[in-house]
Amino acid sequence: MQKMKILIIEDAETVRNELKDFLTAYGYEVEAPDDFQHVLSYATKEDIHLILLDINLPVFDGYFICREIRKSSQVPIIIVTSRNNEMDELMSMNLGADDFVTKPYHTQILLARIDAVLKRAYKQPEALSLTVGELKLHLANGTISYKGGHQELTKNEFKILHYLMVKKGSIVSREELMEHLWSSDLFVDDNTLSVNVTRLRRKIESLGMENPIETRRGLGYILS
Amino acid sequence: MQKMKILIIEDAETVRNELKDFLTAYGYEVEAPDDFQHVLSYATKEDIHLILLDINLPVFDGYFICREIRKSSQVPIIIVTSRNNEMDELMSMNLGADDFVTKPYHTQILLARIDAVLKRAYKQPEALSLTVGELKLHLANGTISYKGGHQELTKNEFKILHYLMVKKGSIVSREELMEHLWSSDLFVDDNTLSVNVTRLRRKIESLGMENPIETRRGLGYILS
DNA sequence: CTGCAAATTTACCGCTCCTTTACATGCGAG
DNA sequence: CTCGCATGTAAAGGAGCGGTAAATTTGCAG
Repeated sequence: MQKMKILIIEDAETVRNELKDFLTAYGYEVEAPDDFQHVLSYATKEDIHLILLDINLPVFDGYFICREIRKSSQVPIIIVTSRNNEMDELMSMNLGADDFVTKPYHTQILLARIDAVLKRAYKQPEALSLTVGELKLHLANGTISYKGGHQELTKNEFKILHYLMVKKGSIVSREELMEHLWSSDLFVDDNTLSVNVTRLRRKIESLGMENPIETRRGLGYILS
Repeated sequence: MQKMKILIIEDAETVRNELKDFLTAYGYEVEAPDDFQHVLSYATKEDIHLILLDINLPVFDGYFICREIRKSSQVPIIIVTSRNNEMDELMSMNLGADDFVTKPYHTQILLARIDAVLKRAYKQPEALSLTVGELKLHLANGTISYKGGHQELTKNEFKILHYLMVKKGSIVSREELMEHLWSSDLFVDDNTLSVNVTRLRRKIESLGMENPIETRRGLGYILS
């Protein structure tokens, strides 16, 4: 399995660093930012595979953050809580969280939970690649292949194709894609998306496949 | 979502029956056999969607059963355990179980876990659609289908049909539709609506269906 | 039947949305 | 530093959506 990247959202610096060291030691890549303003932009990054979310945060409530993440991403979330009552458990489950851990926890249990959730989320034998027709997108190294040929994708091309593949069969509005590619506080011309789509189409066509990214004028793009 | 069938593997008859009644009340189909010799044949049945497995069984250990099931099936398994130590949690996770619940548990928590696991395992691409007669409007990709044929709709056509379908059976005035299609500050000729309705009718008829959009002269349109 | 308003239909074409090419910038590897 | 690649911007081109106008049809009232 590819190297998994975990995002830690936790306000206590000591806990954060301990966790980071611990998980790094066990072979995970870890992001542990200390600014909670921009935590959401971290969370929706492509390369985050799991989020460890402390529910007990200052400023934004962890519940709020969880919901916000779920609006735009299905990345697995494990909620860490010190509130040890059932309501929390229930609410956590309804928030779209994948699991939760109650403090204090044994580190080995945390590891087991993480493993389990990751396995669940990314286990499908072909979870390492998505397909449209005979076109394969390899998640591990960001390449596409078609009938023997292959091409490397840039970050943007990957994000676009990945998102469209996940939503295969549904129209994805340009707006939605824009939000997925660029944090909303960054102002990027709408045309830039078009350019990136063109570049992606070029690469796919260079493999001999006819363009699978359909444009629905005024609505968005759709992969079929 | 279809009706889900849960298999309970539990030795204590009272618990078994309580669980069965409880889950049945919440809309699940439940199998709760009392013979543990043949539990494995139950477990691998096609129509079992989830297994609730008590780890603390006589004769066969629950661990053994879990492993056996996993040899031949990927059906989701939730392990129920009263042993409240870490080893159990760890081992359960490594058995291929999808989740576990520690006794004593609150029934609402059990429900939440079951829901979560089922949702993960059987989430479908949700073919959300509205219908009139045999005509289907697919919300995800903005197409209509009728007896195997498909047609793509433009933005306006989609809006019109969608609105009429939502209000199926009642008359929708032209003014109401106009407001729904164009922001009121934009002045669009009344005739434009007629043209768009015509275009929509064309596409529906091209699928071999007779026009379902009835005009009530002086009142509006109605879908029947 | 006649007249008129409402709705349909056809044809046209402008304008928005999207594509595409070319160029500028900037960052990372060596 | 310098080269190369990724990526954003600018500008020109194109295609089809969809609005307009005019002709035609439908339906209702007197």
